[in-house]
Amino acid sequence: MDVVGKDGLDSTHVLAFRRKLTHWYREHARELPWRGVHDPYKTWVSEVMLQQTRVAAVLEHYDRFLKLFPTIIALALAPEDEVLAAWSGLGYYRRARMLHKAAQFVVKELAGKIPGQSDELRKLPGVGEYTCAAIASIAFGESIAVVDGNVERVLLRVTGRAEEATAAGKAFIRVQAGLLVPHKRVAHHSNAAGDHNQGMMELGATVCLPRGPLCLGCPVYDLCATKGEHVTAPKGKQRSQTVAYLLETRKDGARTEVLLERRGDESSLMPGMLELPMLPLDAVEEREPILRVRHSITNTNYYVEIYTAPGMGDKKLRAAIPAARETLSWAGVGRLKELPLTGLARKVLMRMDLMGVAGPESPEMMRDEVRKALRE
DNA sequence: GAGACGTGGAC
DNA sequence: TGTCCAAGTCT
Repeated sequence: MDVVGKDGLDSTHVLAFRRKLTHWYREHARELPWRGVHDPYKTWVSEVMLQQTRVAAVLEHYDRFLKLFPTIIALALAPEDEVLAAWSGLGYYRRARMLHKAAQFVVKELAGKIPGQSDELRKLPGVGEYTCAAIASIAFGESIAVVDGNVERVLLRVTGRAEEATAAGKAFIRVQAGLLVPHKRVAHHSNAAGDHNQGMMELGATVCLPRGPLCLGCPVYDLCATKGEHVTAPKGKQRSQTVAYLLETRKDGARTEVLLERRGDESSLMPGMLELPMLPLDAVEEREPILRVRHSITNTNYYVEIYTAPGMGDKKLRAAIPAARETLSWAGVGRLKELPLTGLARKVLMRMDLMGVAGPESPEMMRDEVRKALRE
């Protein structure tokens, strides 16, 4: 078999590629909780969570999210803050808001029935070109190709085409992916298109790695034009910044509370979510933080310092956080995990062992807890 | 079409 | 206290 040329896959390549990939996927697919599931709602949740997010991070949220919101109706009926609380730590919180909105739309306007076709799915908020194809193929067996970062990398390497961020470059990849996806269901209990798409992504995620691809384990090595790394475009520069936050606790009888601050609704970054009160750097000069953590946001590495509440007579730190600021509120540590905390706040509170307290026993109790917390 | 939008793990 | 980046979408 000849390797694939610059013009892309021919019909011989297509048949061989499909066969090899499908066989490999059957043998090597990771066991993940959203695989082998026949509920379009669950497929949808998993696909949204997986957008630009590592499998390991999704594994920490997927089961709990579905326990809290087992059906699209449960999700549609939940208050937004509960949805955000369940999403806390996953990042890109707009995804959670859009998923919530879309669930409400499906329940209200479509009688709770998730559309079974990619072009209808595409109209839902938060469902773009990739996600509509993923849900349609995986949950409904539609013959439509997904193109995500994995698929693009695999196809660039297989064809030897140089990476270009142009409409023509994107179109080439889309065409190649479309040639490869199987045309229709072969049998009742199989899903050729869905399995093929997942196989393409699995190959990119576990074998055709961005750096140091494991070519010796690749099922389509024979066809591959490059058999190795393709040239990747240089990325933007990273920046670093130091920031400081206050960790202040108080006792209210047997209950421990921590001071939190709510971000403004107009904030572009994580609006309405809860974090620790920020301290100006000049207020903490020459002090020693009780904790240092790194927290990266897109292109910035934040070197975060956490300071405890000031002692008696310490005017400077105290003055840095006006007690009257109306965005401030005290939260009992027992219900922290039910609040829409930013990932950083969550990380710090976990690190300081303030979130290890046992939570509510059941989803119902948890919802009651959240409602109570949000009323205050 | 470029920029905004989170996070944590790997090296 | 450096850099990259993961199953994208929206504006």
